[in-house]
Amino acid sequence: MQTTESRQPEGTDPGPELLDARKSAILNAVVTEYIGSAQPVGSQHVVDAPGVSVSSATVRADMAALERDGYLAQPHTSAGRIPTDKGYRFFVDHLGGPGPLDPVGRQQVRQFFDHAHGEIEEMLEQTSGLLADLTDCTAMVVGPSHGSAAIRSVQLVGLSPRTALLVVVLADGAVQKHSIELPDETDDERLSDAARQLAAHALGTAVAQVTDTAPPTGDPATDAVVAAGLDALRSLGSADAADQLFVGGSSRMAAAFDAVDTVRSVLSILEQQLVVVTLLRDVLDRGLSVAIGTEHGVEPLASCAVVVMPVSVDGMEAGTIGLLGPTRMNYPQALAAARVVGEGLSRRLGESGR
Amino acid sequence: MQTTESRQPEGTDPGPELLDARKSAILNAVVTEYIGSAQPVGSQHVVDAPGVSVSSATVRADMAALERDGYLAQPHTSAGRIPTDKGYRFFVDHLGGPGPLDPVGRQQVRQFFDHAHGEIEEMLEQTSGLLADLTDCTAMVVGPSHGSAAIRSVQLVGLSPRTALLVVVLADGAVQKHSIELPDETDDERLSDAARQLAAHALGTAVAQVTDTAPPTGDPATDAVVAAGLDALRSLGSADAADQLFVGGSSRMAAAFDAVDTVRSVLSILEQQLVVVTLLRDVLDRGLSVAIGTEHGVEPLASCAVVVMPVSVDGMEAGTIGLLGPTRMNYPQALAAARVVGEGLSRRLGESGR
DNA sequence: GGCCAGCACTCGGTACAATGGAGTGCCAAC
DNA sequence: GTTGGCACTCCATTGTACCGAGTGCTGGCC
Repeated sequence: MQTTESRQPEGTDPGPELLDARKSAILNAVVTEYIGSAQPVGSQHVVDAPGVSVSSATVRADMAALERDGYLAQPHTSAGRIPTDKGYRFFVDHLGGPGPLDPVGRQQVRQFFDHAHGEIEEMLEQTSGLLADLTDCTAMVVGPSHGSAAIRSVQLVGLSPRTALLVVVLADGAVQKHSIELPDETDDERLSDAARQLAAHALGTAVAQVTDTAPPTGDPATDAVVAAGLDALRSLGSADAADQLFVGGSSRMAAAFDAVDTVRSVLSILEQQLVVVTLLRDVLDRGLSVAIGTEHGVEPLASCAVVVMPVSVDGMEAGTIGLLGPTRMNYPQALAAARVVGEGLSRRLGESGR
Repeated sequence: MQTTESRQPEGTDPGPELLDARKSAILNAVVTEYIGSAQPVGSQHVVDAPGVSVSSATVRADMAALERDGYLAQPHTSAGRIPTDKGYRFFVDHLGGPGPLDPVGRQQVRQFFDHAHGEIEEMLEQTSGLLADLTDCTAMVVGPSHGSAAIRSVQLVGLSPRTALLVVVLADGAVQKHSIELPDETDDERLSDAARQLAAHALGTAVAQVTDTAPPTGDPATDAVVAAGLDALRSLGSADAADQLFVGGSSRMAAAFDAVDTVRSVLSILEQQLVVVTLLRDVLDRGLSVAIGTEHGVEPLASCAVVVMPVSVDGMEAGTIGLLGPTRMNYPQALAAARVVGEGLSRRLGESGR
């Protein structure tokens, strides 16, 4: 909705934003107010925001300019202004870092990680709940990818004469399994032999790097089992990814929008784990920590914003934290929560990995 | 909303329903129509339903009677009638069994189970998606409880000098793990010893029945590890339950209601896995296959109905299927889908358990 | 006695006009 | 460049009228 005489055509953002101090303050005020009230903001409401010590008339003029430049929009004439995605973007870019979390939330996080127990998956699941509570957004937590963790143990367990289960334990404590159809009836003896063979071949390397063939043992029947095991191993390497996603607080999306249609389409995206993981990965790869509106490519999430935060342990990438909310989400709060929880998670993962 | 002269006080249902054939047909017609249209049903719309060959005036009289008896309700005077929970209950009780699934769905189910592959958890997850697709409801699938499956393998894998992972494989192909803090630095040798000890003690019995003590080995350090392992084993037995729940199609709840508040509260229930599992268990224990409105005790789901279907393998209980929808859900379809999918699942679980 | 055509009545939903108010854009004056 | 003032716009609310779907009732008919 640009007017024709707009100086700065949509999309061709000439690097760092160039808004004078007052316009910037006004934009900030509008965004802040709108985040709180979800109502279009009029010039009067902005007048006594810090950095804006001018009359409403002047504010109006500036707001008109901000609208021309695409930072604000008007639902209709004679209504207040609403931030556009570009407006939110400016706001976020000029926050000056994620700021601190409020003391209550801080306390909550500390308490959580002090008392966190149990297996890693369980903890990640709970972490997503915590994040959702803190931010009133839907939280996504992606656990460490196991692709690069070394194999610590390989075992074959017979379940029936012709099926066995390959159980792989990784150095990071993850356990993966895959069932195997055996070519012939195979006794436990032969399974152990094959497992030993697999272990000798794969122990210490990452699942993703297991090579395709193992040296023959001399016994063709055992070799067949080993081959089946390798197949299974490889399929473990390729699977991965999505099953490490934990989504918490998806009910919050229902509170965020009043159009039930929007809720439905957002929820249905959240059900597609692969899409979610890809989205987070993508945003992260582009070096963003916030993706607003259509900045991420996922159509049905056009009225949402995503906050992402990588989690690393010893410099290694160990997971991702994501927050999903309406574009008018509370960015400072969300960023703060993501940071604090990310740090806690990072510390925690570091400990248990030791 | 009973009038005072109602003959049949709420709640004291005198056994089998006693509605004459026409009233019953009218009630059926109203329910069917309302399920389809979600609009109050007037006497005119019912007039040419099978079993109702009377004029609208007579239908009106009967509808008034049905309302007095609590089967129907009127949103306001001069609107059509809506079924009450009691009305749905009657409808469901007189369906005469779950009827057949439509051919398309049938085909879909067959195809699904023919091509189902991968680990059981993955399959259950996908099954929930299938059910949601078939019924347009939210689907819940509870996997077999591992409490009674025999332990097939016990292993201890060292992750660091003072932590180890207990990995237990059950006869049904499930793998469970629990990390252990070791009292002292322990080498792989001793871990294997301890694992052997644990295996000797626990192999073949169910996790839930592992006794508390193991015979001493003579080596106190090994005994300490064994004790820690037993602790972990026991905690596996008690955990269980909720992590076998798979919920699919929760976005469908957003399409089912137009009050965004209702959606939110229903979704937030779905997030509490324990509540969901308990709910299903509870309904099943009461011998119901459908719980309507407040029949299940969960307040926020008062405007929902739940369809449950036990899944058994060789006569043993092996899981539960659940469908959640608005009280005006399509019961025949839901019941049919639950039955067919339940059968498929049952067959499938039977095969892989062999 | 049960059924039905007819009728008066009810009441939600829609359409429409009037009103109030929040907010805007513009302009002349400082 | 800023500001107070002013005319204007347009949404939201309120009130009124009306339509129509649907009801309950009643008197007559089989």
